Amino acid sequence: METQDLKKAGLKVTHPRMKILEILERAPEHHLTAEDIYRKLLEEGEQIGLATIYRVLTQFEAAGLVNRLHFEGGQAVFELDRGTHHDHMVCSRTGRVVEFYDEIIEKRQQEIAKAHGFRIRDHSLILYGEFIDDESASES
Amino acid sequence: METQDLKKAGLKVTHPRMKILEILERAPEHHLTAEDIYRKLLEEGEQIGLATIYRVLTQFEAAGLVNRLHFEGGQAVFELDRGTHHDHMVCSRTGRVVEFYDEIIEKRQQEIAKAHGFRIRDHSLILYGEFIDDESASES
DNA sequence: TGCGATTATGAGAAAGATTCTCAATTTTTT
DNA sequence: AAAAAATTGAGAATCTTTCTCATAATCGCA
Repeated sequence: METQDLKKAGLKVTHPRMKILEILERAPEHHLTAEDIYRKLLEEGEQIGLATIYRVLTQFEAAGLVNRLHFEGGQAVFELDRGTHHDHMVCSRTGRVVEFYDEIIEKRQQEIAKAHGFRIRDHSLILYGEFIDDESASES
Repeated sequence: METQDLKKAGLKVTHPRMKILEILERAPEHHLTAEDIYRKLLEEGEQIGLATIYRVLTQFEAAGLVNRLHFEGGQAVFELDRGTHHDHMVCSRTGRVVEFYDEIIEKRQQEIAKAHGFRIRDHSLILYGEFIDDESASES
């Protein structure tokens, strides 16, 4: 079923592209850097060059298959686009990322944009902080 | 009056720090990359190394004097912290940045965080798109 | 099903942004 | 004004991402 996604996106079905899609689909964290993907592939014996990973991710982004997010730290993270828009909460202690969606915020953004004569193409809302549950998990 | 800011922040009053603060205060754009600051200083005959600029900006950030923002494009931009929090709207055509603040969004963020057991330390909301007024200004 | 044209990949070089190193300079203290 | 402490500048180093180009894989068609 992944091959369909690639074809629909107008991309040829190649081994690297399939494998990268697979990794993104299986990743429990859902948010991976290009390096993360590179290492995960290596662990599975797939020796795919970093350059290819960046290239493919950029193509996936253009095709709407993945989103590129700019968290603090300058390193881009990628997530599979599962069709439903959402924003992010990032735990600075554990790196855990939680997604959320809020109708009220979405609506306000549109209203604010309108008031400023601005047409929103995309937006990024990220909350940085800590999950109180993770409090105990102290790491040296 | 700038020297006060530096002293209050526990930073020694040095020539580069003063000049960088000045540039940030005077910049009509309000949002500058380290390079921008470097070039503006050069134009004024101040030959301050890029390394110093990054170092000082990082110190200013730690002291709460400036904010570092991660727009699309991987290059960090810096703005003077004028005490009032705000979010950003970035025009992808002209690069124009407009600040806004919305009580409702701020409140919702807190509510959402609370519901998730999350303590917000900081947040970043950026709207990407175009200003309709800027529409005519086409650039090849 | 195999060939050829086209497109993708891999490795390393290159580019861009940011940080580090360390000797020389400036600030602050005395 | 001199000594101690902190800061700066220049370039090297690092990190992330993109580019180049020769080799390899994919797809359409015979």
